[in-house]
Amino acid sequence: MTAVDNEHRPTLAAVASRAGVSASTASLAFSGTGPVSDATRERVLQAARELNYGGPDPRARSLRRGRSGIVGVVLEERVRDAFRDPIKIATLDGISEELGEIDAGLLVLTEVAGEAGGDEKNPVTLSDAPIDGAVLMGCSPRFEESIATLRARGVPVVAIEGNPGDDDVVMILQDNREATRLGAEHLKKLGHERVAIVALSLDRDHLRAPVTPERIAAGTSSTTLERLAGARDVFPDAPAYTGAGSYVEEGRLAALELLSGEASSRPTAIIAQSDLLAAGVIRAAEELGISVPEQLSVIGFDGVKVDGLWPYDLTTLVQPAAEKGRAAGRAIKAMLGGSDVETRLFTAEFHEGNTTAKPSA
Amino acid sequence: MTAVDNEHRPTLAAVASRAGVSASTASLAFSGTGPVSDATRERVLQAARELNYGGPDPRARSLRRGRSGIVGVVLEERVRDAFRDPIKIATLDGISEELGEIDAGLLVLTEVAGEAGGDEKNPVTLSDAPIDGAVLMGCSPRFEESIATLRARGVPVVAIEGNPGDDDVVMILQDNREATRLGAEHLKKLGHERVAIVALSLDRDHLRAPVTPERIAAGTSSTTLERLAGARDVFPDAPAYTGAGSYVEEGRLAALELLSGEASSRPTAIIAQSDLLAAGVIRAAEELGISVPEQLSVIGFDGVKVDGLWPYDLTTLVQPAAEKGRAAGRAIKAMLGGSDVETRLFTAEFHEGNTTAKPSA
DNA sequence: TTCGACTGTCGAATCGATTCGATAGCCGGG
DNA sequence: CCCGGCTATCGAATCGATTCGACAGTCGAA
Repeated sequence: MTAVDNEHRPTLAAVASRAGVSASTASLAFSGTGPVSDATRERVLQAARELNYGGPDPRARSLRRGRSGIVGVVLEERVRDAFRDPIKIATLDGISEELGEIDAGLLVLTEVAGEAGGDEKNPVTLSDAPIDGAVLMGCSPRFEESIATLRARGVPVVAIEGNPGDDDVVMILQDNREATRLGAEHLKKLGHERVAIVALSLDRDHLRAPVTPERIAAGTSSTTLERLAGARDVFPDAPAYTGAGSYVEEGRLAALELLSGEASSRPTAIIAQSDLLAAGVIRAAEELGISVPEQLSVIGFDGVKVDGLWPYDLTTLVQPAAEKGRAAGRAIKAMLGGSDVETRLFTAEFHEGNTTAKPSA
Repeated sequence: MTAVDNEHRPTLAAVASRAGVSASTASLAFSGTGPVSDATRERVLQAARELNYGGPDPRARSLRRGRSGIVGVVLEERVRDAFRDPIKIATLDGISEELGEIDAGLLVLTEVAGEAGGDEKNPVTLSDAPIDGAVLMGCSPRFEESIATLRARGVPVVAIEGNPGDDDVVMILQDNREATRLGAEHLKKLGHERVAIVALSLDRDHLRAPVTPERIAAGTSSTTLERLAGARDVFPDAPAYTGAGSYVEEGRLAALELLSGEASSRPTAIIAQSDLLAAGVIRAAEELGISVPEQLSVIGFDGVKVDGLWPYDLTTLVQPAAEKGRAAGRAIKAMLGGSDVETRLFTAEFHEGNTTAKPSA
């Protein structure tokens, strides 16, 4: 197809002059604000049609209005990886739903994009994008600088699952530790003693490896650390193994490691830090001929219904992901409206499915 | 946290005057273009720091430059649904990768968002967003009008998997029919005769139901129709059943219907229109005690590796999703650069895994 | 008939930066 | 010593719309 001719495209002024009115009147005719006679409006629209005018330029409009109608969503990973996580998607959906009400668009920014920095002709990075607000999903320490810039520019910032402590930013938090502890206590009450943990990544390295005190000390993912702490609040000596991401396959691989021993020393329950990991644990058990929940109890985290897990109904901690997204969206809206907003802590709810039971005697 | 004060935020002019230089010089100091003495630049940056100036306003910049550095991606469904499709995500990743090189941001627009139209204070819709280009993912007939507006405004438009025929738009197409036919022929060569089809949705109604000639006539999803036609090129009488979306669970439900008959009349092979559906078919077979591929061959479409499908290696038609996304991104870039771009047809590659075999005698 | 209230339209300022062409100062070579 | 060439800086125009205040003209009421 032919490239478009960007040179002489009609402007509002051109339309106005063709319609025989002033630019101000033409503007009113388009925006619908203010009093314009029907006859005039029609004449303006007619002129616009004749000139093939596509409506007011959003760039000019946003400059004048001081609002672009766009909210940035910042991901830590590249699109492909971020969107494999159903929790992120649900959260994003919540944000989108809430912001859709004010017809705001979502600008997806990846933390890495800014670094690529090739030609740098049209830099749209966190600190340099026409956004009215920003939502950081799983904010990493590296954001500090960008956050400062955004605040200097007056852009409201909300962080989901960030490291608490950033005082300048509204946070949407999850009771990861308490919730996991709740799940662990359920297992304890059932009588489990040998419990293992399949954990999410501790940092950006995405290692498949046993968790050691050193790795914990060096860990940067607060979500992982908090859930780990919650499980060990109840089972202090529970061995843990990290997967290279929140995927079914990773859960399977980790579980194969953890379940490799003799039946007598093997864990009778596994706490997985996400539902996808838990699904993988179940697959591994099936594969090893270990029945769930009779010989192995499995508990997850998230409460996303894992596609294709039937007939299992995973025991898990249901986190209100969409609601968290909506809360983030509402927070942005409120701050745009000039209100103050406070950090919120969300609570996960325990769901008992059919993947946990008493350990076999 | 306290809402931000949008009233008196410093501007470039303020910084300039504090640094004792003109606005033009200050601009040069920030953009790095043009000759500025080190001393001056430092003075400007210092003044900016003192005033807590967060850099040039992107809105003003984009007006002046005529570019916003943002490309819109239009989805037909709401975020949650669109992002459950691994193909869409891979494509999006490709777009993002390619556009990341010019540091362009991705603005996610949903077709439905515009309709909500509540307060309409900050409308950011397809036809009214500060975008330099637009990618339509699975464009529906309803886009027609918006496309016209975009073209009038000079915004390059690329459609992925759209209905061919839109002459005004660069298309990224897939050889759905030919590819499916290839897969079907593979089955035929193996000796299969009783073949059934698990199809994607025919239209926006997302019905779980057998495919009838009437439904085909009323169908609007060209992808589904093309793949269906491809399968029936080889097996004209193959019964088909649509799932309510491209999900494992839907594939499972559809397959349960199709496999419910006597072993002697039951299909010996199933052609699924997506890998997720195929995964569901396999689950259904497992559940019914039908072994794959010995008693049932299964073939998919997409070539995404379905998480948790192990140990199966699905026979499928691998579509170059990420590459298609990159092509879309490159097309946008080229059109922004003023070049002409042509519609491209992508070819899926047949991958023989371990889910197809000769029918048992 | 006259005075306000109201309506429709217009001019001009404004949003905040970028950029082109002009200018002033500076240096070294002829 | 003078002038061409270069560098750093500045003024002013520009991007394209929105919006406020002003201004005619119309109508109804007193």
